[in-house]
Amino acid sequence: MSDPHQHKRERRKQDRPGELLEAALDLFVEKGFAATRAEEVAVRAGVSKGTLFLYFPSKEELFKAVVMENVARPVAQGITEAENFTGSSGELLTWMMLEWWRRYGATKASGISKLMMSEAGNFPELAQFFRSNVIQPAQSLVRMVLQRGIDRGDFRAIDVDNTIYSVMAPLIFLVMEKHSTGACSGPQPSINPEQFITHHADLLVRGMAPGH
Amino acid sequence: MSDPHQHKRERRKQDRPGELLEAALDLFVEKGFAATRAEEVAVRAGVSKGTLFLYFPSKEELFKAVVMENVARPVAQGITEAENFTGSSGELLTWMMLEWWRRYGATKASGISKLMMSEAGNFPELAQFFRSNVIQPAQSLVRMVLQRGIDRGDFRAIDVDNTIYSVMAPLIFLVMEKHSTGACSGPQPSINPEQFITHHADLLVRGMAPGH
Amino acid sequence: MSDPHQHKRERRKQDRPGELLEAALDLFVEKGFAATRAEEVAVRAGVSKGTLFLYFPSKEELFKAVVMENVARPVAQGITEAENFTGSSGELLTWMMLEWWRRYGATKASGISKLMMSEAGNFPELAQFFRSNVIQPAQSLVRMVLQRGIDRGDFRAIDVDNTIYSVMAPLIFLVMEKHSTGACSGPQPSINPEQFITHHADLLVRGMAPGH
Amino acid sequence: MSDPHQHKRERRKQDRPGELLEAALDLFVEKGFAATRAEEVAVRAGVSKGTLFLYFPSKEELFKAVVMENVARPVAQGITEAENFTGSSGELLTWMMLEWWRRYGATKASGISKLMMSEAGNFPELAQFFRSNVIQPAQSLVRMVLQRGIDRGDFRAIDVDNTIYSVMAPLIFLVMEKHSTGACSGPQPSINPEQFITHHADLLVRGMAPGH
DNA sequence: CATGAATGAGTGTTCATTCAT
DNA sequence: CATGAATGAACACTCATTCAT
Repeated sequence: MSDPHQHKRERRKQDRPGELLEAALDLFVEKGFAATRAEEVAVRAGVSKGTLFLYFPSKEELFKAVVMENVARPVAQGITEAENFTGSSGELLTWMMLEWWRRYGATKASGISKLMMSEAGNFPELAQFFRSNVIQPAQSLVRMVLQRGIDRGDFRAIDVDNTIYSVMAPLIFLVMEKHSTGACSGPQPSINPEQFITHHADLLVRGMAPGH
Repeated sequence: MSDPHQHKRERRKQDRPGELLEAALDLFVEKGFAATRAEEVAVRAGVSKGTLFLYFPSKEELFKAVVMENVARPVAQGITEAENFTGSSGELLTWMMLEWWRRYGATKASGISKLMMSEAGNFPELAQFFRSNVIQPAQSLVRMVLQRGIDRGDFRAIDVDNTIYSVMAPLIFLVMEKHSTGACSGPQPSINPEQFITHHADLLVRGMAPGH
Repeated sequence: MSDPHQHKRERRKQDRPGELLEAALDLFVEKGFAATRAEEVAVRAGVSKGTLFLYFPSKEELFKAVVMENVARPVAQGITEAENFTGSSGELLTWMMLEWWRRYGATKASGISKLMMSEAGNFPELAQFFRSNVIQPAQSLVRMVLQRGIDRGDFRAIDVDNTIYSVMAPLIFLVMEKHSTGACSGPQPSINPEQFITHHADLLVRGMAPGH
Repeated sequence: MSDPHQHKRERRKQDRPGELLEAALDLFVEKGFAATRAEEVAVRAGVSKGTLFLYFPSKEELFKAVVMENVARPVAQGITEAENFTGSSGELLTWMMLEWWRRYGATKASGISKLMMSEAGNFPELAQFFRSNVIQPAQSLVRMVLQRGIDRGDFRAIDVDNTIYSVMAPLIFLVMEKHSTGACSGPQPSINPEQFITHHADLLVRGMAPGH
């Protein structure tokens, strides 16, 4: 790190875990845990099968590392942006849901969430970690926005705890859809995610409107 | 049927499919489709591996039978009941969502839905089967209820297609919650599903209310 | 047997072994020993799987019985006919080869010979039996015809022992062809057996012609 | 090759395919294609089951490789040698038939041909492969020789297509004899293959002689 | 005698993991 | 450190054989 004269080879060595994690992320998201072969990960990372097991003692540990590495990242950003928002709470809610989809749901990274839900049963520690570091912060963010709406008089005094799920459920649903049945391109009319989010947010905002 | 003196062999034969289906449901829900071994199903049903294949020609067909028995059946039932409902469409919608949860979502069988979302990518034929026999009928049912609301003047002329997902997403969400992260019993305050459904239905019905 | 009043049921019982052997012959010829399933034989014979094992203690014993039953039959006939033949020995040879093909080679029964050659390694006793009861009598017949030709001056004093094989080999070849690769209907130009036999016999007769 | 210090691992790796092919040839010939278990081949070659599939993607491909190595190769060789032959066509035919027997028919490898005739019906793809890579080239070779004889005036203008079978049938017959009924060593007077071939070739050449 | 439900050993193939080089 | 050859447990499915009825 502090020596600028280190060999290129050595620099590569330090990057190995990162390259492996990246390759593993791609493949786990694309094919699931069981269907991803260890050798495939190694090949995509440009190393041999043996090397993979040099850095990660087993496929399970590799999976855990992938989730740990990718799961915490995109949480905090949304919070500060929401705090600086200066419009109606309905607009904020709609904007937030759409942005979440654009920045996260629509990207490869959302595959991690799908992965977590799919494999939670087999990796309870991960599930716990995911809950603490992703789900609960996200819930806090939504709670903040709903409370802002109530405080500003944009919303009725709705049941905040349950409404949080009314906000999050469709987003989770879209992610699952995108990464599971939605993947099977068939002739069925697929959802248009942004349109659906807009529609759902509108329904919620109307449903939370004060004055009834 | 009317002969109490039927042979023990025959009595068992008639029971086999049911016993196998039950064992298969348990194991598929517990471990997923791919990770459930055919022999394990047989053993849990108290028979040998060969016997399983005497009644179901393949693991995939066994799974389909489990789906038909446990998932498609409740949907079909819901349809006839919805057709005979005589109240406001808001009441119907709420009742339907709650009933779906009580009869299906809250039961072991809902694990099949979770499983399908997790493994759909790796078993396209099963995914297609599930889509045809479960998802599409369910969507039709919801569409019917929403259209009824519009026709009766209970609802605005809302965008039916997207609203279908606003109705289904929270139910899917509850199922995922129950079978993945929610399965890790921690000290976290869990959702109360019936309360949430009631709340969400109320939000939707208000959001769809005519006259605005 | 001596009681004409026996029940139809009982008469059937006595026929069972024969019916099973017939069904087994068909299937063994059609699909080979390994690929023929015991149940299929039973079904074709109109009985249950269990019944088959009541009459034959194993699939191997069934096979042996099939061969024993069918193998000895069509040998003796040719001999008497050859003895009464009143033409040139070349005509006799050609006629005999063609008749053998028409009466035996072209029929289902020739499948037995193919079967024997294919499975001889697994059933040495059968192979020995086949050799004694089929091959050697047939060789004697051919020897007789060749000797007649030499005695009458129709043929040179050829090496009879080896010429026997020159006569039989193409017939065996046709049987193998018919029951193995020939079975795979492809676009390849197949042999016309009678034409080939006529041609081969002509070559042999010319090759054995005296006076060179 | 030129480096005597290559690793033991690598040296073994290069030898693996050959060792496996040899083991496979032995077992296929001894027990047939279907009855030979993949693991048995591996064990006889001194490796584990998994290793076999490292070198050959399936049992069928292993078999095809055995065919190419042991059966197709001699045929190809014969073609070039026949092209360079400078004697009468009768001598060429006799020489070719004898050489075929010495180099192939008399060896273990000829068991492959016997095996193919026995199992062709159950493995159509293998049969097709054998037909394309062995039978048709062999027929072409014989056709070439016969045509050469006609062109040079060594033979009459015989029916080439049928004569091909007159040439090949006794060779096939010898192979079947060697690997089936002939395998059961009994006191019976066996054929002397080379003597028979010489005799048969002589008969054919005489039968094809021009001028009658 | 006859049935057919039940059995379980057997087989080709995959893949996470190890370890000699 | 890195490699990749080798391993062997695992798994869905088949079918000859048994035996309770």
